[in-house]
Amino acid sequence: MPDPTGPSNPSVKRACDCCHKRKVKCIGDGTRPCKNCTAAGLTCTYNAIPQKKGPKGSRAKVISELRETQRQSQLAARARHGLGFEASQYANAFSRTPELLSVELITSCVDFFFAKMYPTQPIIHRQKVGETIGQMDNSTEAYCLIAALCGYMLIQPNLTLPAGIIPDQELPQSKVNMGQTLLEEAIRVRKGYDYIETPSIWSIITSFFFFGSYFCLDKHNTAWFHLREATTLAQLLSMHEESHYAGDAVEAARRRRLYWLLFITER
DNA sequence: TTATTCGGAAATTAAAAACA
DNA sequence: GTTTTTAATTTCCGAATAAT
Repeated sequence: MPDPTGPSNPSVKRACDCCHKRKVKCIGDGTRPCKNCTAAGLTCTYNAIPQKKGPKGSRAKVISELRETQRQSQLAARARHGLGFEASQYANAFSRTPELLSVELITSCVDFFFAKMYPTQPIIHRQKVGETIGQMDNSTEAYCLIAALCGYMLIQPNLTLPAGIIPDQELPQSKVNMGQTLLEEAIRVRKGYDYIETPSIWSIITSFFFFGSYFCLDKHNTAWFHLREATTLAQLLSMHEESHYAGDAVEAARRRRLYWLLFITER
């Protein structure tokens, strides 16, 4: 429809519902019915509730996310081109922070897990956890599983630790902060290992611990993301097929419990 | 030919960040 | 406090298409 008012005319402060839908200039300057509706024989209404304009949330967050994404992809590209110095920096992005996990901290957290969490989450055997701890030094997956387990336990409100295990232990928030640090460490270090292409039972349990942790921290979107991740990894390991459970009967029973726990939690 | 649709540019608006 | 920057929404231009 040609616009008799011309292109230089300022925009009307509010277009009626029909003109908005039709994407045409609402002629009549707020009068009801507007000229377009009159010409088309339409009921001219202003029922639509306008949305709030302008940015939502923190802009800095969006920008920093974009910067981080670009930084990561640049580092990855340089690493692929074999630039020695940059490549080593890229590797450092996933390197461990050894001072975070002391033997005492691991022991306390594992004890707490088997005392308080195991009854509702019987997904790992105590002996297997011991073996996993033993393999932490030469297995990224083992390290991430233990870091995730400790992080998960540290954010539990009723966990008590022997004195001097973590910095500023007497402060009320220190355990939760330390827990979050460990979760971030596990997620960061795990990125340096291709657990998606070559998943193991450790990968699934680690993702499940991330789910539990972020759920406790009220980060529900992140939590559901990790639960879905755990379920997908279980699918990749064919845990939905009976053939997966051949062999060691005790281990098979534990794996079944893990699979069903994932299945039920996702409902 | 005239009428209608709709992709997307431009204008508008509001919130966050920067500045004084 | 004010100004600037940024991001979200709204208006509606105008090319493409449909109807007559």
